[in-house]
Amino acid sequence: MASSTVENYLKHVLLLSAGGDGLVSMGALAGALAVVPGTATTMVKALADGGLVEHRPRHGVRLTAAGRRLALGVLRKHRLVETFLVNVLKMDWAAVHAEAEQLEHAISDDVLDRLDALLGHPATDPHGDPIPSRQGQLDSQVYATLATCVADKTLRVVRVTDQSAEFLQFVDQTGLLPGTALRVASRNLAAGLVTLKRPGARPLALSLAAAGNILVAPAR
Amino acid sequence: MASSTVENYLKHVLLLSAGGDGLVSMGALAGALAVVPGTATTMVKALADGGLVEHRPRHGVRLTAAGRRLALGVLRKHRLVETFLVNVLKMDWAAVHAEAEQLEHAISDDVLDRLDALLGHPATDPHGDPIPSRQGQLDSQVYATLATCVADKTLRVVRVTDQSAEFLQFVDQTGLLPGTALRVASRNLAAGLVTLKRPGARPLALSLAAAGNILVAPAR
DNA sequence: AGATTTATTTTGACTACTCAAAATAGGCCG
DNA sequence: CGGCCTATTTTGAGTAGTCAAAATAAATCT
Ligand SMILES: [Mn+2]
Ligand SMILES: [Mn+2]
Ligand SMILES: [Mn+2]
Ligand SMILES: [Mn+2]
Repeated sequence: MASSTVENYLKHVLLLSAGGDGLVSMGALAGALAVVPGTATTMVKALADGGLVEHRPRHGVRLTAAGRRLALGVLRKHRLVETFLVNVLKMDWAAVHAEAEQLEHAISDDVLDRLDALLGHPATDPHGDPIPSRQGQLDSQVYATLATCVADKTLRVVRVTDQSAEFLQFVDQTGLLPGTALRVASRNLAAGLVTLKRPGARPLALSLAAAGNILVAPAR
Repeated sequence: MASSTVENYLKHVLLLSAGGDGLVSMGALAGALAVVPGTATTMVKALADGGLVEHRPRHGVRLTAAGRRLALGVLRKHRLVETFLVNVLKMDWAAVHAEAEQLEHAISDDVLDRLDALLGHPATDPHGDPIPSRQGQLDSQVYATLATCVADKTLRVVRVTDQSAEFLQFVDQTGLLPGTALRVASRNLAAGLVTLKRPGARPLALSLAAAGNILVAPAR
């Protein structure tokens, strides 16, 4: 049985290798796990011994097939737990990430399957993050962000990347939850500002940095 | 934050001090936690340093007020989680103990309160074990067992002590779940046998040892 | 190319928890 | 009381995970 520590390392390697060339730097990994770089190095060597990652010294880490399978399992637990906490227990969507961080290591596969059924086999969690399938398929569709999308076309929010409670609170307050329809009214690169229009709501201004954390797709 | 290990030690001291003079022997504690006695001694000394137990060397351990408060919190989580798993996720009541053993350490107080509300503030878990209140009140009512109760009076099962999957499976199969009405038809001390009658069901024989794990009260 | 900056790895040390096996203290029995 | 049996404690050692700080390699900049 993999320890919580091992599960967290693998999950973060998976998350960090999403963009980029698939090789995760030690610095990034250590940062994500809130440990000093030396600790990450030591741990990664142990994981490599266990056949869960491939370590290219001085360059980075990458998951092996076994490591990826495990990481996807943890991610599935994390996101299904978040969905349960929001949909069934009605928790604040900004609080569930911290909860799921613990619960993802304590839930059995049996309980997971039952939660999945109870929730109606959701495809995404409350933040729009895709939930890996039972077989380990992860939707990797690339979306535009409010910082990069076309202007003046009607779009809908599909996902909010940035797990921080403050940002999620802000998104909730201003009503930019996944599913919301909107369009980019204007974008000022120099000022780093994006202005949004939503039907029946007042215009909203957003920094480019913030806008980059909100993924959108053409309104269906 | 108390580690899972600490929480398990405290919970088992609480459980083991239920009967007896309140002083739990190292042997009993070590056995319950599946560690060697020396490990329990070491750990208990650490807990005593932390003010969670009182250690009378060579005699036993007892919870302090702080330790008891913590232990009751863990027990509450354990039993509410079991209730959730059975009532909401429809899991087999023989399987939930092992699940709850992990989840009791991963659930926050906020999630716990919401589960409690979702379940309608139950007083007992699926096995009839009393759930400590939010304020730390634990019902300590003493019940008769099928091995000790009066014969030929109608009773109802209130609780099944013995967490083992095999025994719980047996109880489930033979329909002796908490709530069931029955009476002791005969009891043969020499043979160590108890015979039960239930309305509309065939008589059932049980060893005295097994009967001792089924608690009953007068039918209301 | 040589020097400097920066990321990574190594080393030594620490905490929490555990076991095996030897030492010891209590309780009990004659 | 004195000896024996048994539970408990002590001692020495090991695993998993972590940090601080020194050593090293890679990348970048004259
Ligand atoms: Mn986690
Ligand atoms: Mn999420
Ligand atoms: Mn436990
Ligand atoms: Mn129970």
